[in-house]
Amino acid sequence: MSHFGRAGPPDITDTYSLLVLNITFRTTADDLFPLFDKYGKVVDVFIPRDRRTGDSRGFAFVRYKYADEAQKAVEKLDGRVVDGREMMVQFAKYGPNAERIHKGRILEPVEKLKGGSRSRSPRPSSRYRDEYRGYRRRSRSRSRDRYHGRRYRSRTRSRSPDYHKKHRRGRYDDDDERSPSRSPVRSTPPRRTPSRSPSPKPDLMVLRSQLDGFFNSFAGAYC
DNA sequence: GTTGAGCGTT
Repeated sequence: MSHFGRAGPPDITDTYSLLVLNITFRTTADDLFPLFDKYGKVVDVFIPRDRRTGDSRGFAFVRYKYADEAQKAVEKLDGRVVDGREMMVQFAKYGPNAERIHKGRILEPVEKLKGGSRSRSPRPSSRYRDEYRGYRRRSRSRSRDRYHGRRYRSRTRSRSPDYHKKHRRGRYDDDDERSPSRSPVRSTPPRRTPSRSPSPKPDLMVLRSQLDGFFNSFAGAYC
């Protein structure tokens, strides 16, 4: 988030985006803004965060108003040590909606491809698929997965394998982990075999126990 | 509380 607006991105037209990599997970936009503002007019500083935890994902976007200032910031701040880490500053190659970007500047927003058409853009589907897959791939850091895997393993040692299925976090927390091929609406309920009832009836259980007792006495008499 | 290649929010 930035100081310039809490309701999403501000004016992204005619701005030059820098991608700032390798920053600390504790580094905030407040830390970055004075650094970058020294070299020009900074329009926005944005640090993508994890949707669930709200933690920083370890990189940032800094938008400049003018290209030469952005270029200067790249030269001056690339490799600068901030909070003990060397951050990498470079021009962004993709826009907020995966637009192609040249020198950090959005070339052609997708909406401009069709002149004022109210209908949907003819080809966001494949782009969205790639974007989704990309997001899945970098949704979490690998080592973080490893960490959670270790925790899960230590807990599953004393639990049954389907413990997580019953104790999974409820509703939307695993949004980014479900399959993209899943239909949003479930028109038909999952088919269930009608011949098998999920739990035996009480009298059947009594009958079964009686049968077991009979079998045991029978077996005990002959063995 | 942990992490470390990469491209983005109401």
